[in-house]
Amino acid sequence: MATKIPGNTQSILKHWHESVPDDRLAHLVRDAGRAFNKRLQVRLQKYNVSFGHWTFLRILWTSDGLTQKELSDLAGVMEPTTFSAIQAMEALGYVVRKQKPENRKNMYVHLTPKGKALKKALVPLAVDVNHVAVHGVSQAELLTTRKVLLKVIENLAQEEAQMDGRPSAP
Amino acid sequence: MATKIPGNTQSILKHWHESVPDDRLAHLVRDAGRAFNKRLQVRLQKYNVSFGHWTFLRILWTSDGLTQKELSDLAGVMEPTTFSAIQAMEALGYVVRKQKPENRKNMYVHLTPKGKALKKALVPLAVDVNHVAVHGVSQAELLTTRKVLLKVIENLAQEEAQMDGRPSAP
DNA sequence: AAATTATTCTTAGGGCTCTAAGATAACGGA
DNA sequence: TCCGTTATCTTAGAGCCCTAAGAATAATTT
Repeated sequence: MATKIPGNTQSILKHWHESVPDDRLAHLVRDAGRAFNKRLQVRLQKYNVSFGHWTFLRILWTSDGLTQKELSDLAGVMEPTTFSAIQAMEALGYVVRKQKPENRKNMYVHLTPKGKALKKALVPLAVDVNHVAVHGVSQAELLTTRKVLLKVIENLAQEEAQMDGRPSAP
Repeated sequence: MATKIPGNTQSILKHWHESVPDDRLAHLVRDAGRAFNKRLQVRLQKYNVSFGHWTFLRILWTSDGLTQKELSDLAGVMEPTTFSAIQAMEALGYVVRKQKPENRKNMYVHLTPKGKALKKALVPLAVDVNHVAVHGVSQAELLTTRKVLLKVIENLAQEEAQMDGRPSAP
């Protein structure tokens, strides 16, 4: 455990003060996302929680007892990813997987007290990263940014819904 | 080659119309980044170019003949990542790696005609994704969003420069 | 000039996420 | 009711990116 943190936010910064290509929003978003991840990871590291585990913990803190399939959908990852993450988290004692007699196909994932307890320690870390990130940004600008990002996600999701699953023909 | 595209932008969308936690900017940025990546990947797929390769091609189109170290810095990845990507791209005939007599340590990466030719086909794909993404967003909002994202990247990079490399002591 | 230090490339191995395919259980129509 | 279809979990294997460490070369110090 306690792996080191990826890349180097410094060098990411560097090239943003130079080139300004025509697909810069995508790049800005990607780079900002990577920076967010890194800063959160260094914080989580001290608690021996990986970024992947945090993703699922975060969901479970809000809605405990979901199935792996439901977790996958909410986290936006495929089932095998959830499977191995939850398996690892069970080994760490953060969650327990249970089956119900009514449905022996679904695996219901429940937080252990240990898993629940992490919330108090970890949520402030994420809030802190956000706080650092938006320093010097006005509320109005933030509001606009959130609105635009949501719109971008919607636009791209819509395209996926329409375009996917056909090589070329109209 | 021609691997399928990750996750599912639809399900990513879903939870954004419900919960609104206090670290939502980070999440919006991350999810938008993933959506951007996916939409670009489906486009690149038709040209048998992976997202990782596109990252390096994009840099090389602008500045051919960089060393692997320089490429790593610009791409924001570690040297081994660059190494294996460039190795694969050399096998595909997109780049050639050369050494200079003055410096036999550095490996200079040069585009082949084939690698250069991809630019005409691939750059429009990235531009198109951006175009789809910002549909219905005003220029002013876009400007603000870019400004905010750049500020966020700077804030987080600054924290990295200050805080990293010490477990806890002040 | 020789020895030490730093840089760059490379190798080895691990984590996370994906696709593909298998196993098992639930569902639904004939 | 039975059988085929569908859904969920699981296994297997590949790709990308990382860290750690090794090798070769360049730069620096003494």
